[in-house]
Amino acid sequence: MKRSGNSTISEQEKQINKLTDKYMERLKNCGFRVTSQRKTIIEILLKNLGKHLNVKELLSIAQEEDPTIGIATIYRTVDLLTGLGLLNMINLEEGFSRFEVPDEQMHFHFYCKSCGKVVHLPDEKDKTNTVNSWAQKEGFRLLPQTFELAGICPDCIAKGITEEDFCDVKWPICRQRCKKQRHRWGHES
Amino acid sequence: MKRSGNSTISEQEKQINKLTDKYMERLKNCGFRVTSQRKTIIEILLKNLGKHLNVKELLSIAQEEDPTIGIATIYRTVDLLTGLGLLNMINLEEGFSRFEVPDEQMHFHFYCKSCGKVVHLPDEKDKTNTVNSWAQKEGFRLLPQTFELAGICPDCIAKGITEEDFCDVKWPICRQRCKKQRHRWGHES
DNA sequence: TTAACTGCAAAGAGTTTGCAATATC
DNA sequence: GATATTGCAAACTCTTTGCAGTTAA
Repeated sequence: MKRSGNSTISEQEKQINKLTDKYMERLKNCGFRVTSQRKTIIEILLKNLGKHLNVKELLSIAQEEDPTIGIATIYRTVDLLTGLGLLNMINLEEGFSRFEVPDEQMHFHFYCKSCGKVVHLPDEKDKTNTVNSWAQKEGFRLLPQTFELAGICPDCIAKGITEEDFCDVKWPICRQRCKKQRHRWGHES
Repeated sequence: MKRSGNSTISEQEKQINKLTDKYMERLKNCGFRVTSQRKTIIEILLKNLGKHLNVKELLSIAQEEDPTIGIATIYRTVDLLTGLGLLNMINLEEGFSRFEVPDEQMHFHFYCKSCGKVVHLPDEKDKTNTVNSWAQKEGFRLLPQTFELAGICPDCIAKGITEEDFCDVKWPICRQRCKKQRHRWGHES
């Protein structure tokens, strides 16, 4: 599973290597050093576009490649990349952060407060333009980022869950009534 | 400073009491108990509309009224209110949460990544409609919530700070280069 | 009276940091 | 060679939780 049967590297791998180099060059230009750890972490992020990895996941994948890598390095690297605008921090109210390599446009996640499902909204380019125009009107310039829209998904709506029902639903919306369920939500897309 | 010179309660105070009662009734209807601590916390939230209090701040204000109130009660109460949809959680990537009483529409904060300023965008009703239409198109129903748009404010733009400059700005965008500044950003609005 | 709620203190989880060793420039 | 970076472990901060006592219904 580590590589395709074909021993030559695929187009996709080439693309990732190229992008990784671009990131490393950006770091260098900013006065930071190019280290194998940083390269590993950036490669993982690029290989997992759309996966929204958290620090634990990043660490565990990174350690497959380099077992000596420490969690502090992961934190310091995502902190650095986020600070430089090369990485978006995602907050899903889980008690920790996830990270996503941004492209030139913004991203719009929808996540269901009832079942925890997370999906990307379509036409992100149009939506990006809209949000940018809001900011521009006030003189603000927006940075690439990811927005989290919280609500109820079609499946849960179909199950009869509504905003007005919140008091009766209790689970899992009211955490106090069902503490055990809090961290069981899977995370996809 | 505790009350106006006039010893009768003001219209505003009446309004807050009325709203507090409404909240307490909502709790009761949902099967939760009406306690003095919950009442105190809700009152504080209603008196500080637009302030985006965090747990520490809530605790300190609550203890002026009731010195025995504990931080666990604050956490449990905001958790409960948030779960019931009576309170919005706000994440500004500070390492902790802030809270805001939502009205029927959504809120749009802009915060400057360079200086930390936070402001509300205008025409929130229109923007709410727009975002709602995005969700509706996919069959999602959005809940009242607060969005955080990160970028660069006019003042910082005027200072010559741009997205492309991030590498050169270093402060306070790149935390690693200026750790001491991290938690110095004031929070207004 | 009974079950929900509170305060406390301890535990948990995520994140940050000081420092000696190491790697980059 | 100078200094940025790393790994480790300890420290820190925010948040949650078990429990005994208290309070609302």
